[in-house]
Amino acid sequence: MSNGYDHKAVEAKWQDRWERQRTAEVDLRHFRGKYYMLMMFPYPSGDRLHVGHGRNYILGDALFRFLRMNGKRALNPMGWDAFGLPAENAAIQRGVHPRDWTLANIKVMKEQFRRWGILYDWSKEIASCFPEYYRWNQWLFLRMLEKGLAYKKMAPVNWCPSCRTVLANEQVIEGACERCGTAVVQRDLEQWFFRITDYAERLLAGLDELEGWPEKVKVMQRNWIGRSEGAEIRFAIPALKEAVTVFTTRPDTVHGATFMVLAPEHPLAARLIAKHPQKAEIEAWIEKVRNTPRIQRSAEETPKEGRDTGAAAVNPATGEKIPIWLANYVLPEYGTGAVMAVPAHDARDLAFARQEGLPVRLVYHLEDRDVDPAAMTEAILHEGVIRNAPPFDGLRDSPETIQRFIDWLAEKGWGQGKVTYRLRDWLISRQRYWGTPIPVVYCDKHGIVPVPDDQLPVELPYDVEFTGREGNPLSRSKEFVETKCPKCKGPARRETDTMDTFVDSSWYYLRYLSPRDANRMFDPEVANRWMPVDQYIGGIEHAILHLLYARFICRVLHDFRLVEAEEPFQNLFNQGMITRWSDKSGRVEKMSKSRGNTVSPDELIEEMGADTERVYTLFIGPPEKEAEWSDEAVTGAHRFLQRVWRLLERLPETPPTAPADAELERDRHATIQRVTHSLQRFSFNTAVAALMELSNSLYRAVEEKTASRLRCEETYDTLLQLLHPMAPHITEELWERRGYTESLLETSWPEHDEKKLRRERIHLVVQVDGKLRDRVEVDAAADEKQVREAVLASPKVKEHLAGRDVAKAVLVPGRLINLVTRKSA
RNA sequence: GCGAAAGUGGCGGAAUUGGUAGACGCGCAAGAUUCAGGAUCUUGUGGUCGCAAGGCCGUGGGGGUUCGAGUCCCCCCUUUCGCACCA
Repeated sequence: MSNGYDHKAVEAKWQDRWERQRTAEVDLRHFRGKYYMLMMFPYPSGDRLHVGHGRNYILGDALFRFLRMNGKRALNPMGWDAFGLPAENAAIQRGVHPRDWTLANIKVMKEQFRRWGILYDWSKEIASCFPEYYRWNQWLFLRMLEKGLAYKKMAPVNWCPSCRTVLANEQVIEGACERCGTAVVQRDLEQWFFRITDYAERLLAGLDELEGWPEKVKVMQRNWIGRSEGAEIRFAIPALKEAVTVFTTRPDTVHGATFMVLAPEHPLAARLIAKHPQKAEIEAWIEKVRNTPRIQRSAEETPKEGRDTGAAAVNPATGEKIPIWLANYVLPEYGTGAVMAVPAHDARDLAFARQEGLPVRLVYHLEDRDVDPAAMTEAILHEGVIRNAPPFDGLRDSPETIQRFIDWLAEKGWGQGKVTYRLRDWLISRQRYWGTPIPVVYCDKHGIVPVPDDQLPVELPYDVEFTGREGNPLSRSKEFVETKCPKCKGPARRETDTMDTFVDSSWYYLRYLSPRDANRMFDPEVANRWMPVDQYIGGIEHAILHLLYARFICRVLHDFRLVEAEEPFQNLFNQGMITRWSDKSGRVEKMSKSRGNTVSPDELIEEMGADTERVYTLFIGPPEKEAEWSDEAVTGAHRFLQRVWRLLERLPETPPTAPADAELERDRHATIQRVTHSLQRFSFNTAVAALMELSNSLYRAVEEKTASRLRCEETYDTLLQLLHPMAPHITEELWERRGYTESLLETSWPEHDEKKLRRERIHLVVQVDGKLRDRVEVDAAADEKQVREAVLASPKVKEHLAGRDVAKAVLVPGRLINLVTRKSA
């Protein structure tokens, strides 16, 4: 039986109205004061909306509407992270141009947002694939090139044979390509980099100021930056009349260095093995190690492999000659690519020493027993006392001891303190078509020549062939490649590498603020008024990559004096994934098309409506946690909305006067307080629960005629207002039917009255020795004496006090009284 | 191995500051309505003993602090996530 709630008609009506109400572009320069910017930058891959069921968009819209009703000037812009691999792969697989494919997906997604009733400010819409946007990527690149923050170098890179492109370390997951899952191999290529390592220290220090970020994300970024303090120590190689420098965090164990290990790629490796009898075998081995994908090489299961160079270095601390080895477990790009091996005090070095029969020498000795270096199976890491290493004998393992060694090494001229980071420079080159062209040309006479600003943008040609053959389609476009040198006008070739799409997303928050500005990247005046972004909502998958790059670029722009903010995002919220049972895999996993466990938003909206989907998505659980989608539980949200709808029809049944008005009024104020507080802390699930309770109370009051018409109507109106951020369509419709002409969004958020929350008589919980025994009704204002009288009069309490005296009574006003007893004398 | 978060009914989950554990919803049960199904409405629903009144037990396990602990402290177990040859 229909109860009159036709969600399809209601939603269509309001979605049309909101679309028509879309005003002309709002000029942000005219606003003064403090504003709120909420943000997302979805990737229009065509699959994205199913993932997590648009949870972040629904959350963002609820927050936006809540802020608006609270009189906050809030901006909810939407743009498209439009470049990227899926579009190009689609072109190859389906013969659609990446641009057409992307624009079609954007259209689909916009339609989806409309059907969810999400209010984006489309006048701020941007898409990174348009020259109006990406020319500023190019402009930024040129400024960074001028400052030495962009540079080109030969580098071993992660190469995905299937996508035929280079991948950043971050895009390699367990040795496989992030996008397609193909095993990644190593190659040496000339690549463009951004010098993010120059900002390592500031990016690390800046994390401490980000109070509005989840601790988890900050920890992940700290680990990624990987700061470690130690020292560089030089070891002489008499045979080569050279020295090799190592980095160590434990300079205090230098006396225990019994051999040295270099990465096979180390620049000195070739000279060290020049006269080795098995030179050819070692060279072949080096080549093998070099070609092992980095991820596989640094996996723990990979066995340690090494070769003795036959050469020796001198341990400066002991004067002893120690052998120099090459081994796969030493990575060329960390530290100096060379380590002093101290097997007695490092687990990896000990394992390698045992494997290869290399000597072990103790620096730190245990006090309670003697350790035989030849037989020890576990390295002594953080205990013991130094012996046989004058002048340090008797010192214990401590930061102070390490500092004394560093001072000593510096004094002797053998080394100095040094801070090293795990963070590498950001490899931005992609050998793909669908991205921002890197704005440089190659001239035989002048080498690398930047494209002058007045020739920007370097536009991506539309007519290229997508064959799937090796190499970048751009490099086969003569029209694009062949150009003139800006300096000598002679023939030159354009760079055909394009930029990583993370460049696009590292500054888009600034472009939102002046999206049509044709003369500059963004308007600094507006940017300084709106930045930093007040609330960023996104998935945890961006914890490192996107969020680190965006912080880096924001700082670069700050250093260019273009924006005051150093940190782009003041508050960050990571919504949890929505999971669902998958028949395909036979377990619960992340919702996605490929896993075949999605709920189609279209079908759900068709059947129950967008408001139901919104309310359920918010009610399913705490938004920061993962949640499992339940098809049955959705009906709970639907039933709730139907009840709210029916309530309007039943309001006329209420009497002009009734006895329990005060009780309903109290509920109304309590709900205002609860919902407001819940929304302020992103606890949408409890906000919905509070509204369900209020609707239940009101339903009961109407049913039993215990509240007056006026009181019920007022409560109902409040219910609609509080529910609006979660279920915008149905609430607007009912609000209009209540006879109001102004939109709910324009009403101001209800405020609760502290006085209305108070009760005259309260139910006080009575405990005897901490156990709940009874509830008594007392005056809210009753003092301890009055409460005690009332409590002692209770038969149940009397029973439990039989044979005992009250030794002490603890009164928590308005809540409970606890009678502590002892045996009667 | 290191780091972080979390363990509450059949299920998803509530419980600002230590103060009535299980709000709200799903599911389930009984009843009402209905030709029937669905929908809707009412009541009940942590375990256990009891005809009942009521008692006892109960927030992963063990200990502690407190008048009072899901919440605070110590130890242990489990799960999830992140990092992992980084010298």
